[in-house]
Amino acid sequence: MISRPRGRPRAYDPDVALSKAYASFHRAGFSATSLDEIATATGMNRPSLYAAFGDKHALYLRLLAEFRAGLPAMITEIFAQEKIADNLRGFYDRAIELYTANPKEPLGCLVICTATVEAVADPEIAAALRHVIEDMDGLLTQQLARAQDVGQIARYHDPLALARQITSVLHSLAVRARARQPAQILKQISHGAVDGFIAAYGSNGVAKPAAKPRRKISRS
Amino acid sequence: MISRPRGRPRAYDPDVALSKAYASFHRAGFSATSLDEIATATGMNRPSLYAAFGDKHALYLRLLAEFRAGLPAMITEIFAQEKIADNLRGFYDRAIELYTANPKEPLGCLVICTATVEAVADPEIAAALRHVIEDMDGLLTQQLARAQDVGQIARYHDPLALARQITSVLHSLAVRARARQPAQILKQISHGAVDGFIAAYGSNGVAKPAAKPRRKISRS
DNA sequence: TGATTTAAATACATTGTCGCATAAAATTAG
DNA sequence: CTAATTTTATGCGACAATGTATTTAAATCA
Repeated sequence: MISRPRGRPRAYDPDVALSKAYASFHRAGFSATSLDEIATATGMNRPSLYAAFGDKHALYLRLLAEFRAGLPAMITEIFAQEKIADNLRGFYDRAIELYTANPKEPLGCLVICTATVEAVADPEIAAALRHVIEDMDGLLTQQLARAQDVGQIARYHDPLALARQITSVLHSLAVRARARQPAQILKQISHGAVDGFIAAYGSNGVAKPAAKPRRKISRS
Repeated sequence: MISRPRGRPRAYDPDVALSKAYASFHRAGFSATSLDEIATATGMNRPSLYAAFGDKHALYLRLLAEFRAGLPAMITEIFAQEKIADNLRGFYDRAIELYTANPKEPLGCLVICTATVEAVADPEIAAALRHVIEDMDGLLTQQLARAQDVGQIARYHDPLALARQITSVLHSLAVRARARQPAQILKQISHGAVDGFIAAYGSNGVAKPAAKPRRKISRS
C-alpha cells in the first residue's frame, strides 16, 4: 500500500478520465468537441482538466499518441495464428468489431476518422496521423515478411507494398463504418480482400513477377 | 442577350462563390470552418451568404450533393479505355492528382476526409457521405460488370464486391494524401492494387470459385 | 426624375468557448 | 487542533461565431 500524497485526493481516475475524453473525441472529432463536453463526460471541471492534461489540443494529441503506442501489442496479439490468411481475417474482424462496437452509432477509428480532417491545418495532428499509418504499415510489413519467410506468401513482392494494401482496406473499413454501412458489408469487403490478396500473392497464387521483377525496396 | 433582372445586380458569381466555399471546407472541414472564413474566401458577407445559400450546414450539404452529382460523368470520362486495367490505373491516377493538387498542402477528398467526422453527430451529413460511397461503389460495379461481359474479368465474382475493393483503396488514398504521404507512395499503392486485382480476378488470373462458388448477389 | 426592387454593408444580439483567477474542500504533517 | 498542501468548484472576462435586423447602395421601370 502506497502512502497517500499530501493534499486533497483526486476525485477522478486519470485513466478513466482519458478514456471518457477518448470517447468524446471519437464521437465528434477534435473541432466539434468542446472542453465543456469533455468536462461533463469525465466528471471533471475545466481547471482540473487543464491541470491534469493541459489544453484540448494537448489532450487530443496525447490520445493519438497512446493509440499509436498500443498498436504493436495489438498486432502481436492478433497475428498469433499459423496461417497468414487466418491472421488477416482476424485482423479485419477485430477492427470491424471495434469500429461498430456500438451498432446504434458506429464510430470507426479515432485516428482515421477524426484526425484526418485536422491534418491540413494542424501539423502536429498531421504528424500523429502519419505516424499511426506508417506504424501500422510497418507492423504489417513485419508480419507479411514473416509469412514470406515461412513460404505462405510469394517472395517476389516488397512486403511493405503488400502491407500498404492491407492497411488501405482497413482505412476504408473505418470510413465505411462511420458512414453506417452495416457490419455485414464490412465483413464481406474484408473477407473478399483477404481472398483476393491470397489469390494474388499467396504462394499457391500465380502472381509471378510481372513484366519487370520487383526487388524488395523499402521506401520511407 | 438575356434581359437583366430588376434590382441591384449581384456582385458575386454563385458558381465561383460555391467553389471558394468548397475550398474552405475542403481545407478545414465543416466544424473548423467559420462563416467569416467563407465570407472572406468568397468575397461575400454573411447576409449575402445566407440569402444565397442558407446557413453553413445547408451550404456544406449542397457542396456534398454537387460532388455526388458529378460522379457519373467523371467515371464515364475516366473509363474510356478498352482495357479495364488501364481504366483502373487512370482512375487512381486522376484521384491522386486531385488529392495532391497542391503538393504543399494535399487535401485528399472533401467527402472522405471531412464529412466522415461529422457523420456521427449529423444524420444528414452521414447520409450524404454514404450516398457518395454507395454511388461510387455502384458506378464501379457497372464498369466491372462491363469488363466481365467482355471477358476481361472472371465472371465468378459479384461485381459489387469487386467494386468495393476498388473503392476501398480510393478511400485510403484520400486519407494518406491528407496525412501527407508523398504522391509517389500513393502511386505505388494504387498500381500495386491494380496489379493485384488483375492477378486475382483478371480472366487470365486463377481465382476460380474458391470452396463454394459465389453467385452474383447484389446486396444493399 | 422618382418609385420600386434587389443586393450589399453595417451593426447588433445571442450564444458558446476558452483560459484563468479566486474561493472552497479534503487530506496529511506537525 | 492548526497549518500546509493539493485538488475541486464557482464563476468571470475576453473573444469568436452565428444568425438577423437595419441601413445603404445600385440597378430597372414608369
